[in-house]
Amino acid sequence: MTIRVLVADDQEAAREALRLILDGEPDIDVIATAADGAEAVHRALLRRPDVVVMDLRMPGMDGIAAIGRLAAAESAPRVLALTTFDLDEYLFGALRAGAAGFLLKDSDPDVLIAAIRELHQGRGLIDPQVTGRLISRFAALSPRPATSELDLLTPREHHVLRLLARGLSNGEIATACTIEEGTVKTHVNRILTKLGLRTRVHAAIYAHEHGIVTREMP
Amino acid sequence: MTIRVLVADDQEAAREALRLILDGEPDIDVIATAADGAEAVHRALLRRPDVVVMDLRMPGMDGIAAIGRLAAAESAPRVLALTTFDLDEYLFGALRAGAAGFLLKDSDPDVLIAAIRELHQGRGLIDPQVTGRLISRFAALSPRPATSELDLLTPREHHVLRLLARGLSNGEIATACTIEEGTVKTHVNRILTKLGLRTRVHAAIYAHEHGIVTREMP
DNA sequence: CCAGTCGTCCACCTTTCGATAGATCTGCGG
DNA sequence: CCGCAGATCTATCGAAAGGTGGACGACTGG
Repeated sequence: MTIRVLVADDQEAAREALRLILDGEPDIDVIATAADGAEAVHRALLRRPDVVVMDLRMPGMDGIAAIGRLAAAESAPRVLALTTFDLDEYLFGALRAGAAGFLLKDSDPDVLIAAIRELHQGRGLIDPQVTGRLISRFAALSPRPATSELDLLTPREHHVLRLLARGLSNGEIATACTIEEGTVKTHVNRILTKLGLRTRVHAAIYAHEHGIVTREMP
Repeated sequence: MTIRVLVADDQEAAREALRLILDGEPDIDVIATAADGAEAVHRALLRRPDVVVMDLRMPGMDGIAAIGRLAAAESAPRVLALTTFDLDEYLFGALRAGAAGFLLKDSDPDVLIAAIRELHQGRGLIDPQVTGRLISRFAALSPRPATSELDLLTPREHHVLRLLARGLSNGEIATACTIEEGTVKTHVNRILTKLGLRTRVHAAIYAHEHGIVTREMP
């Protein structure tokens, strides 16, 4: 079973080079090409390739926007983002948009071919040259390991903080806990004191940055 | 210049196997081993290896906790997390704690060796088998593509929201903008109306979740 | 030109918040 | 048993925050 590939790159030469490399493989079939993002989306929806090799820097609708469109589609193809320029914005933007793989253009043809096979297997792939930055960014985005002054809070205070961080007023928290509003105020006060904060807004921000809040997925 | 490596694994056999594999390389030198997290941290601080190969599942202080300690240290070594069990918790936990690389134990010795060299070069490395999940999680964690009701806000309102989301009071915002507090209240009100929110706490949360806030690094 | 819209600004009044003081209640060691 | 510490609860009062109405200039299309 051959892997159906669509190649999107604004440069004629690059498209042909990619086609040559990929069509040399028995299990890979380049079924279409595109010269900009809009064309890539259009043809991908029409031809339903398994994998889209997408240059990120293209005129008109750029690669990242195109990836976003494709990712939103039904039976979305696996997208391999390809770029000459190693910019954070490209890397993170492409992954955020829904790319399954990211490669720099100076990679060997073998690597590119292997990457397409990986993607087709359902796996992801990141260029080793940029893996470090992805890891760093990931760590920075992730909630902290709960090693903080949060342990100073009593269970009640912790609960109140959670509700506060969802935007509930003191009165609403009181109702939710079946206690008086005055009591809630005390709890909020102790929370602020213990955490060294000034207002409930700070507390809400603190809670979110420490990953206390269970973000609901609608 | 040889790469100084510390191997941490609770199983004697695994430690010896790793030592054998790694000491076979001319540019790699296993300078110490450890049988649990605490020992790994202690010896790493003492011997200052370039790379720590850390099993994640260990008695006592586990690997992830140990990685956290090491990452907090000065001249922290690069940590390669190793695990038999491919659990999300291990992968994300290790990276969050500060690991520079993540490999499953069924990897070839060659891959392990190559990984250590990659880490020593300052790059990161993720086992291809789990790269896909890292990408998905990353995409889920990343702020949305800024396609929101935020565009409804005037420049002034946008600025006020930024300050509000840092925890400034109306009075402080007024001072910062050299306008009256009453004016700030109007802006806040319009922000709440436009974004469909109820209180400034909601606005602060909203701003953070949409990545408006430039988090300062002190 | 002028009516309408939009952004910015300010003041008044009500509700909510935040700081403070103190009342119960519970668990723990002497 | 007693005292003490900490958690939980309540009440009061000055300070913010939030809702509302309206003024003023700038820009826009008849």
